[in-house]
Amino acid sequence: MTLRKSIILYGVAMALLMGVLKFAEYRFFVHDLSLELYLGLVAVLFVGLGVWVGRRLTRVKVIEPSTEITRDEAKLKKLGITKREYEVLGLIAQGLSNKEIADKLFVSNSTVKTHTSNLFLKLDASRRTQALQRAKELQIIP
Amino acid sequence: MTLRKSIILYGVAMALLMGVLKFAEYRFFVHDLSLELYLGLVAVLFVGLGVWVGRRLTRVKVIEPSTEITRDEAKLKKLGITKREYEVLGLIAQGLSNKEIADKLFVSNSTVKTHTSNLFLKLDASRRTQALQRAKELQIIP
DNA sequence: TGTGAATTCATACTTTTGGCCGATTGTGTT
DNA sequence: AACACAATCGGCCAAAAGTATGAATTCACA
Repeated sequence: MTLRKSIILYGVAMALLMGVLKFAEYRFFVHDLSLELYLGLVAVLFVGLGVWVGRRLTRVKVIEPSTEITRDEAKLKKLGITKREYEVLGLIAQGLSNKEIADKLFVSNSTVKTHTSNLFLKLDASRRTQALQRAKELQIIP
Repeated sequence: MTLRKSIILYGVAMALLMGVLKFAEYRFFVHDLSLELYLGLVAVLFVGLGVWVGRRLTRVKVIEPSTEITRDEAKLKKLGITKREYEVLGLIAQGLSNKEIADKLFVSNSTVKTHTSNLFLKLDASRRTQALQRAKELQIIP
């Protein structure tokens, strides 16, 4: 996709260059415009092209994150973390207390505590802040 | 710094362009090389310049983090967070308990609690997880 | 159909955390 | 010197969080 686009654009650029050259050649016989102007025109055109290519090259880094998202579920299964536990983990990351989490999930405080305890076992943590740190390390939360 | 560099580079580029033009002019009288070759040369040169500029432009995003680091202190002052409090905040983010933080900083548990309490006031939080969330929002911790 | 995992809840207990007081010491500023 | 401020510490109490144990329910799936 990206490669094909690049090739097409390169072709277009080459065609444009040829056009400019032909135009210049034509003008040359007429002895109308100065050479400097042609060169300036070409320069501006290719600076533009260069900027575009440069941006393309650096934009590759932005595409990476999407790969990690798909890996998440695999990581969760490897750690034995269930959906509900992961849900609770997310709410902990948002800074909610057990009570607030319980209210949000329509369960009792006990249930949330059970989930967090299990989370701590699986994440090898003994505090919620530690669990968050571990979860970030394991890249299961942003 | 960056602006000055850009200006210098722009100057160099202009000088280069002038050189190319003079060279082209000279060659023009000799009627040796073709016009297409000059144009091609200029094109290649400015594609290079364009790539460089493009990377500069996109690299702005990469440079931002360092800018934020310098902004960090300004943010901290705006929030009234002291060095010691910020230190404690960092250790909380690493998942340490008050006791562990106290040991690491060679102070008493009371002192750490004082720092965290002040932090909570300044970050408008009432839990350490909430403080972390706020701190991330305010971009004073990664 | 029954088996295991996930989810739910409770109770009791310990540890950690947070809120609210006050107090001392050093440092730099006016 | 007087003052503001950062950093330090302690005590007390209440709330939140974490641990351990046991048990009921639901639900997928073999």
